[in-house]
Amino acid sequence: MVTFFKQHNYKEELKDFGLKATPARLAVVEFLENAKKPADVNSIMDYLQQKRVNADPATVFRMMNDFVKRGITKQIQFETGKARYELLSKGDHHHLICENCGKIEAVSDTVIPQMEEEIKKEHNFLVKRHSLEFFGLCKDCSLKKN
Amino acid sequence: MVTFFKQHNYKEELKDFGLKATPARLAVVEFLENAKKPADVNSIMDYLQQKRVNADPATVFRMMNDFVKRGITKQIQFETGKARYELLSKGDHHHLICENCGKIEAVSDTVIPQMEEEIKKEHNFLVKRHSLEFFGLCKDCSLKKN
DNA sequence: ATGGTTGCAAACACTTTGCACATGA
DNA sequence: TCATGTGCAAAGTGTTTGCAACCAT
Repeated sequence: MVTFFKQHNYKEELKDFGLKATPARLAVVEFLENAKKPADVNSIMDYLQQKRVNADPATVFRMMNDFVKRGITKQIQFETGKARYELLSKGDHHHLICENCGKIEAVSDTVIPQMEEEIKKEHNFLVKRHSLEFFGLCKDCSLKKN
Repeated sequence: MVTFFKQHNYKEELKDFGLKATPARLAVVEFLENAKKPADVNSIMDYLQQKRVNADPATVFRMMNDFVKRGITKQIQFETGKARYELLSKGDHHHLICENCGKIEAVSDTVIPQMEEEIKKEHNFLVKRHSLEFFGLCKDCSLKKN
């Protein structure tokens, strides 16, 4: 299995997906690669601006839809009414979202695969993807709250 | 522990939550009680119309925010940009969402509580709520797709 | 050269908000 | 009666789309 977007030859990797290596796409992939948490379009726009790569929100939305369709990124929702994106190459893990300070940690996936097995057996339902997020209070905030 | 909205004395139960029993609220609670899957505001509006209970979308949105805040319902997201609501009294379970026909099944929660224990131990993160949904192909659709 | 990509503006869908009026307890 | 709830209209946010111009290959 190939791990994409790990060797920083983004240009080649985009081409492997049949995508032209435009400045905006290169910058977005780089941003996602270094992002510590799933990014929304707003944060992507900010990064592009900071990098002096100009791109329209419409372009970014189109790009992200494209990336999701091609399996470059996955879409995640923490809050309602806003999509976040994460590189699929970052592997399968879930998020701990602190409702107080907004910090996001990752937890590795331990039990979901076997749960999906059970679902196949008991429901004849073929799971293709899942979403699992935990909301609550991070270490620091749960101390403060007492 | 009390199970709310199970004995169909919605009026009393709303009052227990400190809410006035208005026609719209009574109808919405009744709808959610009988709903087989988490309802979006659109489907609620349809039901109200059919029941000849007139209510503005703004009212329903306000109502649902209120219900969530008071722990009557929880908010769920399947698709982006649209919230769905389910009575909390329906218990903890997750959903199997067929990406082909849209059918939604429920699966009981088996492993998440212990996962939350581990998270507390290993990350010092206090989980207050979680979201877990599975997307894929239901029995019928996975047969058709072959 | 040409098809994939983009910017722009407009349109959409969902949701929230302010305010005056209405209604349940 | 009076706080709570509601309708209406307007505004806010995130996202999509049509189309002409543009640019990577």
